[in-house]
Amino acid sequence: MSSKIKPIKSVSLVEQVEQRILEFLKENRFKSGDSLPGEIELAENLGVSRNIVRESLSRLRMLGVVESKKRKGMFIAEPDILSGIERIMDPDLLGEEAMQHIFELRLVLEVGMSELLFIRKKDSDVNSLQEIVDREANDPLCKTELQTRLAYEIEFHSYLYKMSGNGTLNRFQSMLLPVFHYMMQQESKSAAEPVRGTVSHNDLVETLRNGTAYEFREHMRNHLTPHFSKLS
Amino acid sequence: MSSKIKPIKSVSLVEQVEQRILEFLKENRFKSGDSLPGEIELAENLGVSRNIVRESLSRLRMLGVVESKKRKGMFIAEPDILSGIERIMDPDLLGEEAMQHIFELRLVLEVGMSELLFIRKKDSDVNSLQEIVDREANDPLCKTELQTRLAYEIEFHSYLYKMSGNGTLNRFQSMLLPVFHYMMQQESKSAAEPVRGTVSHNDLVETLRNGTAYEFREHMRNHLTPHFSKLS
DNA sequence: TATTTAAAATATGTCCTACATATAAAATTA
DNA sequence: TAATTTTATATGTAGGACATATTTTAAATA
Repeated sequence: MSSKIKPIKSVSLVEQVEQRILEFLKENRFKSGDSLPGEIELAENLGVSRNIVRESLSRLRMLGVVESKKRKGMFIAEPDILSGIERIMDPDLLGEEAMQHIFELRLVLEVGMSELLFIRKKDSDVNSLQEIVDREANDPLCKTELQTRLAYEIEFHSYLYKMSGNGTLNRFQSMLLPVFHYMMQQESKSAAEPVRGTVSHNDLVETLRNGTAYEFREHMRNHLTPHFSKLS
Repeated sequence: MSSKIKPIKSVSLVEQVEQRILEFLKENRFKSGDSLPGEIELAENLGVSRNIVRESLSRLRMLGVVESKKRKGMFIAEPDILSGIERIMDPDLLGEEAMQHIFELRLVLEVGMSELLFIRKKDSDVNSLQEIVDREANDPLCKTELQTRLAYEIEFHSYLYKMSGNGTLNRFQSMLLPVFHYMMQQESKSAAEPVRGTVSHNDLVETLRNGTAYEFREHMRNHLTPHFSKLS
């Protein structure tokens, strides 16, 4: 009858303390480098044991919000947005739905990235890309070995992220690699033949060299067609 | 002379244990719902105190990798990719560089998202968007109040993420909101006049209704021109 | 016997105390 | 004064104790 009775919020003390500390930091405009109250002081003021405070701080340390040195105490650091994600980005840990979301995210990023690439590309970058493509073209294993093709595929696209000049974006993509790898192997298993887009890596480099951001965007979209066509 | 002497890796026990447990879970192919060894057993097998194990598990709990119930013990859950990010996505905590990266990320996402939108858009979605646009057009405050304009801007773009049909993407954007808000206020402070793109929200809705993914992508790129033009 | 009620067992949650360790700061010595 | 040693202090680690919730088991009641 009352199947959706209110679940009393029994958040653990650790979680509460974690939130309180974060609030405390935000409200008081703590800046990178500022030093925090010690663990015992925090524990006393919060009315909990030092253990609880330590677990909370351990979480914040993991996120890069705080750092701590032996005698000096703790101080604020600039948190790393990706440090949390980094630990769990693994096909063995993530669920199917999350994997699908991430794979789609990759497609979105690579199509949308074009503008950044044209703002920040350097000639040396384009040459490096060309070198990758040439190496791929001359590698006899590419014809037979799926793993080899995958490796070149990943190397090429990874370099694009690096070229974006957005460090967060670049690191993010490197974390996604295991997921890409997994998903693309799944794809090549299910699909009988590896459908290839009409735009090759070589075409993309050429566009990057002499084309426009607009053209590159559409070429990339085309290059990724095999993946997009599997969405629903 | 030897200014870059190798810093001996003195990772804390907690961090080591955290890694070991994660490895353990991956290698043994733990699936969602499987139960974990108890804290004391883990502590004994790892040769550390229960405190250390608890701090490590607390981190994993935060990431959603494990859940725990009072007498039942701990079991595997599907980790939430975003739970780590969620806590620190705040202009008061993040550094300038991270904020810039995130802002760029938003631009990349919205341009690249077009394909997903056209695969998953429903008529009701387009109508909802239209409703937002109409409300914006008829709101007299829009002319004078920056905050009001910002609110509509955010409401409109947020709805696009929801339409993408990618829950992770959608949640991600909702976390980015505070950062957007901050960055756009910064923009409107610095720039004397708020440069507007030639493509309006209304145009975007029209394209979504009768256009193609390709057109929408370019219109969105155009709509975001004021932001892109500030990049370097 | 079947059903309800009460007790016991157990794994996590919280608290406490003690000690180890590293290091900044103070005191000592050359 | 400068180099050295000592001391003080905040985090890091350990281990024990009890609280709490919930499953399982046993007991009691109809």
